[in-house]
Amino acid sequence: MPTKQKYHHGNLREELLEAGSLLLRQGGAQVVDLRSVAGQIGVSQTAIYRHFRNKEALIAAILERAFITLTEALNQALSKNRDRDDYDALIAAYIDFARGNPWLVRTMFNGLMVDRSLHPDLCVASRGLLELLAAQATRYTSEANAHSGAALSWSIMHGLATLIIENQMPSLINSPELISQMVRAAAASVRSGLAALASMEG
Amino acid sequence: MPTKQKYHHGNLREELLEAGSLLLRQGGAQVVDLRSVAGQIGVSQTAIYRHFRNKEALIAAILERAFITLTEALNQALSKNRDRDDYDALIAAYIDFARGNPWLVRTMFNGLMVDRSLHPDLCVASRGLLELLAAQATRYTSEANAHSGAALSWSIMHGLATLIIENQMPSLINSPELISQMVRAAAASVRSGLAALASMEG
DNA sequence: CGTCCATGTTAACATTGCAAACATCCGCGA
DNA sequence: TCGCGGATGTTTGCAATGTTAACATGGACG
Repeated sequence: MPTKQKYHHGNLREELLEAGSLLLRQGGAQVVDLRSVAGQIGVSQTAIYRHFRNKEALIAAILERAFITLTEALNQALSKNRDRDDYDALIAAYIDFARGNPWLVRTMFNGLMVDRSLHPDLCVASRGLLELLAAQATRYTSEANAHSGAALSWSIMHGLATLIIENQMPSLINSPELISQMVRAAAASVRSGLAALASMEG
Repeated sequence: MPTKQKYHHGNLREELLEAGSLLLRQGGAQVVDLRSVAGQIGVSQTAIYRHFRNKEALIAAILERAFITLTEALNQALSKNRDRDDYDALIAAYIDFARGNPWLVRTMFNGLMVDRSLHPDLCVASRGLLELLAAQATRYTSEANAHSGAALSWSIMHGLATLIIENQMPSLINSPELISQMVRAAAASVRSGLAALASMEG
């Protein structure tokens, strides 16, 4: 007999997150079928409700981790590329993440599946991302413009990533050179946007 | 007797689009209940399937029109503000549209509900938007960089609009002054991004 | 005037999120 | 050691909703 089928699983929440994340990354929230998630672990469908209030809460928990992972990736991109231009490294890392996890990114940044106001932990995680960007922005603009600067830099890198994963730039797809060119232009764009912010009385 | 209840409606497709759009704008694709849409017009649920292959096709048709409307709005913003900075006008108009139709914008730009590759008309409409931006970009960079320039400018304005409608910038919300300041910074950002593109051998 | 087909209806099915009632078992105190 | 309580998991079933199949209607056109 392979594994002793304990009635009490012992690690269910974790495995639910793992299985759910797998499905989410394959096809978005619609593909996260609670019966599939549970079945894949060998547990009954409704066991999920002992660990998550509902499907939305499960998705939210998965997204929370995704935000943390992304934030970490960006942090590493910064520390591993001390010589490289910082925004260049940030944007490239962001795009890498998006291309590797398009469904994750799609789900993270639209209020469709998850009402963030109902999931404080998710808010904290997503704010962590913006705080990283704010901290970075203060290197190029004033403390007072940290939020605006973070918004601006996120806008640019997220917009670029979105266009790429949604295939909206036919000419760019699968051309690493063109992409890295776009990344450099975006980085320049970010920095001058920050400069513009700094030059305003604000 | 009010209206003669004709068996053949005569204008159903149009009214389905209208009713669907209303629901979509209220709460996104999940709120677009086919029974509601049909019921609101006084027609049976499955009548929809005589005009649209499935729900996704209905949504896609609604989004197609939304893309056209948005593109038109941007065009008008350009022509009505000849004196004003052009990217400033574009970005402001884009943000206005997004704030007025948050659910529309959310649904337009994520591949969650609609697989664009299955809806050529939608692709055409969305490409129209990027072409407008490309045409605008060529005023500041070379023809060769039109696509990249369009991508960059769209990234910036869409990112900004997204942050605003998703309430991700607490400090900015409901402060027209701060928003217009961000818009100006974004416009500056766009233009220097385009300049950066132009300065690359591309 | 009759036939065809686009358009609309009725009935029913499959999926899926979710809740209620029940089952099991681990931990803890007497 | 015994037993009990609560946390964890199961069974059953419902309600919402997208979709299909089979049928009905009536306008256009010969």
